[in-house]
Amino acid sequence: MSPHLPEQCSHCSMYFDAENFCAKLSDDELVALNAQSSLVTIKRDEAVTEETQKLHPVMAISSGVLSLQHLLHDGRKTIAAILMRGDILDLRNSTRNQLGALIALNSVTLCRLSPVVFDAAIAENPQARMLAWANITDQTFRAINHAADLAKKQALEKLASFIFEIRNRDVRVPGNDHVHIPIRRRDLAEYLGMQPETVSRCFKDLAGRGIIHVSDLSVIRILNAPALRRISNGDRSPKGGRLDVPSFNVLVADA
Amino acid sequence: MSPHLPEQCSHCSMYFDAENFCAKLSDDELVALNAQSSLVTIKRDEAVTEETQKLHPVMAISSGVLSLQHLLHDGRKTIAAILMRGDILDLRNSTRNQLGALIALNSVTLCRLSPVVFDAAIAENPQARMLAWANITDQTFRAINHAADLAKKQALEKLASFIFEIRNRDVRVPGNDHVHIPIRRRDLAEYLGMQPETVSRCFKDLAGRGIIHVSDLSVIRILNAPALRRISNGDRSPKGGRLDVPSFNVLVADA
DNA sequence: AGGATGTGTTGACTCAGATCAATAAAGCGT
DNA sequence: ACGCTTTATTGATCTGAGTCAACACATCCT
Repeated sequence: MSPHLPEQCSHCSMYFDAENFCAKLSDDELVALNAQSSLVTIKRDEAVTEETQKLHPVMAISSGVLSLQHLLHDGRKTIAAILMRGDILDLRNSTRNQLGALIALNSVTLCRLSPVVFDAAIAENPQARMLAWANITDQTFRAINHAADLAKKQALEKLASFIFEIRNRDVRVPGNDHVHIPIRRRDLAEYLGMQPETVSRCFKDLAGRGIIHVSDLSVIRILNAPALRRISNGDRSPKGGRLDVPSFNVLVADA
Repeated sequence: MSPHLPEQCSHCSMYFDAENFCAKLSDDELVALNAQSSLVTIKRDEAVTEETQKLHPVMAISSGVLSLQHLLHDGRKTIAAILMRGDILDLRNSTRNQLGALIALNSVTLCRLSPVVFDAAIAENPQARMLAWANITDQTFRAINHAADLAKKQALEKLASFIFEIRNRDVRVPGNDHVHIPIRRRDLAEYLGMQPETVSRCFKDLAGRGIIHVSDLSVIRILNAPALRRISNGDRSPKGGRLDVPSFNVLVADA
């Protein structure tokens, strides 16, 4: 490890996860970026301040789960997106869009980057540029897939999709069928556009069918991944009888 | 206009819309990009071929509306996203994500770009880079907002939001309260996660309240923008009585 | 023009999930 | 360990929008 490596970067997943932005920076670039940046920790239910959003419109999630929340006039709340380790957030173009509030769903470590130095690194370092670009396009497709989940899926199907989403986004231990759910039931409900009661009933349903096992509130174990996948793909036939479907959307069997 | 300007670019909105990617390219860059690219027209209900997706994973919408569709096993269909003039689509990172099918909702003109030349332009031209980055982050926020619409809003609220979304994305003539709806009712329903019947009933409802006027299937006129905005923001109180809501989400009054 | 096909609208009925209310179980500070 | 607060679960009821079916328009084709 280089002697130049900034102390706070050495503990940050943006640096030590090989597929994250900071991992691709040279020591000099990292020092330059770090000099204008600052790590901050946000406790659960607290928001990223307006001030941070103005002064540091570019940030990266080092750890924890950050949510983007929308509130309707009569109090209905929605978690429109969840940001996790490695995600880059660039608010510079978000003024026109209704952004909503950035609220931590558990303890979040955020690196507030300097937009100027960030742009410079993007300009000069092709690998870093590619990773940043890949992360943003990934976020776009994730958001689109989430929208698709919300649009037509039933409660049980949405929950099944969520379990896969969380498993795929988390750092994955091969062969481990345990999935860690890093957020509360009510946050999960708000993310999936349903009520906590319904989430509870759906977990119970999946457990009752022997598809998952709910160890405690934050850990479940997938017992029958193919069945869970079928549910998440909207197969409502009682016992695996498959319908004809155009080939473009036959989804990969995984796990 | 430069003598070097490629013929097909001169008719393309990616070039003549000042805020689009190609408008920022130098003549040399444009010629280089154009040499490896090709415009293609896709008729309604036709898909972007697998071959195009493989050979030209980077494309830009010159005109028309392109949809990204998901299909569930039992036949339920969802339009997860709609891409319009000026949007850049980069499929290179989409292999892991379930992309779905790219289907034209009306006649679409697509410019299939060379990834290599596109990357080179991104690397060398800061303005073009910024615009491409801005378009992608914009798409992300749009998708997130769409997800928020789908999560908790009622049918009428979703339709109201859609009217504003379409108006804001379209090229806007100031003072013109007509909104052109470029897609069919059933496509609109699939985008909003509802049934065509419900869309029809909601249009009727809004018209009955004097909030919009439906000229024909593809043109509506907004008669009472504040009321429409209130509905899209989830105000269900009968006559404008406002509830207390945290300041971060009080939305701008527009129009 | 006429028939055929695709698209949008209207009405009657049903159901998945929201809502309300009550209880149980976790967290958390002292 | 205690009490207190927050969060999750369970049960009973209600409703918005889905579903089904019939009809009204458009648009297209020959």
